[in-house]
Amino acid sequence: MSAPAVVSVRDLASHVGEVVRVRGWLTNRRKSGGLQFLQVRDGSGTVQAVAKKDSLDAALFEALSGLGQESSLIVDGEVAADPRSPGGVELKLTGGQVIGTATDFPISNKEHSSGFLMEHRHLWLRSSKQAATLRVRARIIKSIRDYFDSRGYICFDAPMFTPAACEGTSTLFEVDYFGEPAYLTQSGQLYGEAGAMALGKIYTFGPTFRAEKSKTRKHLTEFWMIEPEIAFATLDDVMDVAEEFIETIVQDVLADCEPELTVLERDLDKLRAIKRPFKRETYDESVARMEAAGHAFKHGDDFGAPDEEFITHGSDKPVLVHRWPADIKAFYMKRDPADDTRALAVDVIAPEGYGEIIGGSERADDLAFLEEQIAAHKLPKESFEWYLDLRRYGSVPHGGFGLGLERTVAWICGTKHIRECIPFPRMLYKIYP
RNA sequence: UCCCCGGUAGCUCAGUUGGUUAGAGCAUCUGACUGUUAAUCAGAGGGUCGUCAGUUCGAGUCUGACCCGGGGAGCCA
Repeated sequence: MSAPAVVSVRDLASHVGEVVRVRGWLTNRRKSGGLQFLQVRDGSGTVQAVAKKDSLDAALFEALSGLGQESSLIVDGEVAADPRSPGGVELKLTGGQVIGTATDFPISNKEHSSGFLMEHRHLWLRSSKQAATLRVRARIIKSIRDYFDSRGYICFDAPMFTPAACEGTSTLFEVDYFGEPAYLTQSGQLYGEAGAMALGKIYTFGPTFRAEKSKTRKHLTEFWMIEPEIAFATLDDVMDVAEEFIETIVQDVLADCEPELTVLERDLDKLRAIKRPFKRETYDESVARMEAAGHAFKHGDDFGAPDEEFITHGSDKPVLVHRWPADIKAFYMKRDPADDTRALAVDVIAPEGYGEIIGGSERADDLAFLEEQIAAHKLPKESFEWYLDLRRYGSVPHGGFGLGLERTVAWICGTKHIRECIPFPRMLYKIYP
């Protein structure tokens, strides 16, 4: 007799009445005399398998009764709809095989501290909320690629090793590059600009590294960023793309990941509300709102976490804040022709306290201005000669933005800490496992 | 880097003004139970109280230094 067909737990409901095979790991077991209820997880979901002593091979029944949490096993059984079973269907066991035993799995169904879970990240990934978060992450990545690929953008990979900073040198990881200092990239943007001059519309997507001594729920030292760059785009064009892009990602996830969002206990109505248009206001308008409400803030400063919360308070959508004071923004941003003290920059601030998920701008396209800025920021001009070439040879208005992937995942999943939004987070002083 | 909080069983924690043999729940192990839902019930094993030094007749408890973890700030996506 041939082995039953292997079926994913997620698909079991369409196999009621059939004898199938499930391969996975034991998450929990309850015994009641001659009955065993085995919770079997296969990565797509968890199903209850029922073993009856009087209808199963005695040796197998005995072997199952000694299995510890996270032992791996193959189980064969008839799929039966049963309201008594969590999930609605269960497997009435007819056979099976223990593959790998496990004893004293460190992560139980009870509470653990985040420090303990982080030390066991490689095992924590098996728990339902972590797995659901990473499934949503994967869906977001697909949505990001689909959005740009379907609109004529070319995927353009920027290098990880770079000779110099693009936004200041204090937060770079230095590496030894054949005896010369090099740095891990903190943004692919400058290279993306070269790509836009070659291909029209591009996006970079890859890991970026920042040696900031940040110890907050919103920071990683290694995080993934998606950075579109568009030739001939103005700041308004950039904001239009950012809005449509965010709406598309959120609605894609809603359409495809409702089971995961339910596991994560996410309020779906909050995500359904993410539809254009979003609120747009200038930095000065934001500050005026803060002042009118008595919210303490020094005009000219960048927004801190409480300020970002204020900006989106009472709004269920992201808010776009544009035209920032130029001296708190990067050297490559274009000045507002209507006010030289303002940069044509935009930050997109996510609702519910998730903070800035996008930073973008129209780029400075004038050679002389950029040379001034590089000098004013005390950047090594020789490292930027290639970048200045982009202005020497057919410079055009252009712009783009960077979206932080993990912050976006955290917001959409409703995850409090960004460390759960990447398989193996890299944080201040933390690089294991 | 700065500010707060913490470190006691595998995990999560309690531990009185310093005082006999440091406790609980969960987990583990043994036993009972043929429909459990974080099953339940009975029993058992399990500790260098973060490290070092100090105060004291006596330190899990008080003091100092250091190590590790958590939360927040600044900075950023």
